[in-house]
Amino acid sequence: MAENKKQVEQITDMEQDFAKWFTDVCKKAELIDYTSVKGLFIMRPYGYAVWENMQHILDTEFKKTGHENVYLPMLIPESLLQKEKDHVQGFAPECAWVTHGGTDELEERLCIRPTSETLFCEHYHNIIHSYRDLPKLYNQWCSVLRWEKTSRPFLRHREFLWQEGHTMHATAEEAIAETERMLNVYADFCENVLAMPVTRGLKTDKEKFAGAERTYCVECMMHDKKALQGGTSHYFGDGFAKAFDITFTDKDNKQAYPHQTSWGVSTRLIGGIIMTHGDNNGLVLPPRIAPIQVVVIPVAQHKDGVLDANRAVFARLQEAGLRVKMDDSDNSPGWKFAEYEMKGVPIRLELGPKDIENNQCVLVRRDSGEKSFVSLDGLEDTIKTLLDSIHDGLYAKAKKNLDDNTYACATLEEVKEKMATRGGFAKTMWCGDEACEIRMKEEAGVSSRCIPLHQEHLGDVCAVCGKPATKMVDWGVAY
RNA sequence: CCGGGUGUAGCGGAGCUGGUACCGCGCGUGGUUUGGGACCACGAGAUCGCACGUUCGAAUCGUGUCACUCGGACCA
Repeated sequence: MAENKKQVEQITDMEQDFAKWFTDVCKKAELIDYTSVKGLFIMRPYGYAVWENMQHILDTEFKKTGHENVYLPMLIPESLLQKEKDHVQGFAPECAWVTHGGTDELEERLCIRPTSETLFCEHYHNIIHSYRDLPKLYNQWCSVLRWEKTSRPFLRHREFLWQEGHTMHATAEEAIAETERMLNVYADFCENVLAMPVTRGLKTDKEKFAGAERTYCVECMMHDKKALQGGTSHYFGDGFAKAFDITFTDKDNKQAYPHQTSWGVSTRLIGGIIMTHGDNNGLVLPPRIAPIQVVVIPVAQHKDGVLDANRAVFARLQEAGLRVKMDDSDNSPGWKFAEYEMKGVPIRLELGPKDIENNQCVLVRRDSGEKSFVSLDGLEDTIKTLLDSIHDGLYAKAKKNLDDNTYACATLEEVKEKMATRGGFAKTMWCGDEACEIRMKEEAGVSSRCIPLHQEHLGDVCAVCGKPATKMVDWGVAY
C-alpha cells in the first residue's frame, strides 16, 4: 500500500473550510455539475435519484391528504403577475423575462415563473363558482426560476426543482388547518425520512412570503450551526382571491371569497441533508432516501465462487425490496470502499472467500464506521434493522447538534456576545416590533428564523428594547 | 449589485522578466495483482475561460466580458 499518495478525490475538511467542503462533496459525490451559466446546475443521476426518492415519499403523503397533481405553464404574462401588489414587489427584482417569440418582440413580456400563485389564481377564477367546488387541493411538481445574485449548489439555484401546493377553501379556519397540516407533513418528512430535526414556527412579518398573511416554516440547523429553512406553508387569507376576483356562492346563496394556502419544499433540502449528516469522508445519506442503501463489494473476486456468492446475496437483497448495488468492477476493494463512503451509501457489505466459508458477510455502517460480521441467514432482516438504526443514529446526532447550540438570551448584548463566540440559535423574548428585529440583525448579525410554535416563557421584556414582550423568537444566521 | 481571489488535458497543479506548453492523478491497451484508494510497460489527450488590443511573435502584457469562489448587500 503506497503511503502518502495524494488522493485526487480528496475533500476539504469541514473544520478547515465548510463552504469548500460542501461544494467538494457536491462534486465528488457526483450529485451535481456546473454549466456555463451562473446558477444553473446539472443534477447528475445520483443527485437526481435522491430527489426522486424524496419526491416519491412526499407525493404519496400529498395524495394521502387528498391532493391532486396538476401542471400549469411556465410563463406568466406581466399583467397577471402584477395583480397582487405585495407579491409583485417581492418577486419582480428576481424575475427573468421572455421578450421575443422567434425574431418578433412580444406585445407583452412573459415572466418565467418564480412561483405560480398568480397562474393558480387565474385558473381558480375560472373553475371555482360554488361552495361545492371547494376545497381545491392542488399540487404541482416543477421547476421555477429566480435570478439570484449569488448562487450555490442546492442552496441557491437560479432554476430549482420543487413542489408547490396551492389550495382554496371555503373558510379561513379550514385554510389555516390546511396550512398547519402541510407544515406537519414537512416536519414529519424531515424528521422521519431525512433524519433532520426541525423547529416548527411562524415567520415574522418581515420574513414572511410576499403576499401572505401568515408563513409557517420548519427550520433546521446545519453542521456549521447556521439555519436552513426546510419548508414553508403559507396562509393567504382572501387577499389573492380579492385581487384576482375569485368568488363562490356559499350555502346561503351569498357571494364569498375563498381562503387560500400555498406550501413548498425544494431541492434545497438536499443541501440540508449534506450539511446535516455529511462528514470529512464525504456524503452521509439517510437510509430512507439513499439511492443505494447497500453496496455489495466482492473481495478477491477473481477466486472461484466469490462472484457467484456475491450475485446471490445481491439478488436476495434486491428481492427483499432494498436498493442495492453490486460493484464487481476491477477497481481494488480499497478503492471501492473509499468511493462509496464518499457517496454516502449507508451500508457496505463485503463478501470474500473467508466469509463464504463461514456463511457470513461483513457489514460496515457509513455513519459510525462500525464493522460487524453477520450470518447470511436472515441477512435481509439484519440489514433492514441496521438501516433503521442508522436513521435513528443520524437523527440523534443532528438533534444533539440542534439542542446543544440553541440557548436562551435575555438581552441583545448577550446575543451579540454568544453569537460571536459560539454561533447557533439564540432564543429571546421579543416585543413584536420590526425595529427591534432590524436592530438585532444590524448589531448581532442574526435574523429572526421563526417564532417557534412551541413557545417558552423566558421573561417579560423584549431582549432588544426592554418593552413588554409576548413572543419568543429563534434568531440565527441563515443560508 | 459592491469589494477581494481564481480560470492552463477529465481532476489537481507548475510555467506567467513574451518564442504555441510540463508534472501527478485519472483515461486506453497488455500483463501482474486483489480483506482500506495496487504495480509495471506502452499510448491517447490541452491552440492555456472567451473577445478585442499591443507585438514579427501572447498561456505570459493591457482592456473588456463570462464563470467559479470568499466577504458584504439582497434573497417565498
